[in-house]
Amino acid sequence: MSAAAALLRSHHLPVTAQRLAILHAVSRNPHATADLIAEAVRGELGSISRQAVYNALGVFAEKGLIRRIQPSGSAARYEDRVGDNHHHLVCRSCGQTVDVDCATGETPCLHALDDAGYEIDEAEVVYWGTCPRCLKQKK
Amino acid sequence: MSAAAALLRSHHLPVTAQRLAILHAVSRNPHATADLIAEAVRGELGSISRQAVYNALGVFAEKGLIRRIQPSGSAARYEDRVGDNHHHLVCRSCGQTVDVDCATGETPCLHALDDAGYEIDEAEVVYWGTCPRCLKQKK
DNA sequence: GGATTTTTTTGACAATGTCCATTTCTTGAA
DNA sequence: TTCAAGAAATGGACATTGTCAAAAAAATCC
Repeated sequence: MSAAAALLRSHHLPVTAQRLAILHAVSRNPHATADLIAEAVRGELGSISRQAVYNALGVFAEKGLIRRIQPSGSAARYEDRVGDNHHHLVCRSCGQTVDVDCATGETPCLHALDDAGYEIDEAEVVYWGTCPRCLKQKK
Repeated sequence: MSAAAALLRSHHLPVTAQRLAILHAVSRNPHATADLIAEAVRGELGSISRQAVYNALGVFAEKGLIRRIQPSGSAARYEDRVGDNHHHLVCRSCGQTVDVDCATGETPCLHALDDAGYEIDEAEVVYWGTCPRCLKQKK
């Protein structure tokens, strides 16, 4: 039994070919959108429905197997790297996303000063800019 | 001449009834979506096209007259409050958004440790949670 | 193996934006 | 004041991203 299958089982999730392929695709394509993941899975399985991709990604994100990040103006992206504290750097023109560690240490900005009665469960930091390739194209 | 008109002129933007109404609507409806703003403008002008709203909001945001924030799973929202350093607290279930000041001081998390060659122009912090009203409904 | 539960598929639908061509308006200058 | 040029607004089509619901298929548990 593969490690991925074991991971699913440990979260009481039925193991299916689609889910294994989706996990695999997320792992091999960091910061991919649902659409890109569907494409990758099609390369592996032949076909998959859009809904299966959304279902699986939703469940995985909910269980903490993967992390969903939703930069402005772009579709949601998914990544393998969970459980640590890192943020993202997103290119405004092409949407390319890379991981960055935060400048201010271990748990930066994780607590708002005034929570306005909210129950806060996550702080998301996104750096916006232009990636090297797009910078070059502009000039 | 109104202050809003002067503001537009100072940015070399032609002054139109639609733009004035949009500025007004953004100012009176903090964190409103494009759709809500269109509604507000219709209350003032009678009608406006969707495209005019998107155009104006886009230009205003680009020029720094307003700020655009794009929480996950919700449409983009716009606000009047620019030039200061504040973040947002977004309810996962109803999308309600409130301003928060950051816990770590003046310019928190504004510089990534490793910029990966990117030219960074903004750092966006979003706190995710559940608002008091939705908390109550759950129970 | 067989029943039950969950997932996957398929198709329709909704929300948020964008693109394009045409019309209308604003601006700046004669 | 009026005119020409440029910019913005309109209206309609379209793309993307995601959700909903019902039926078919597959996985799990006993």
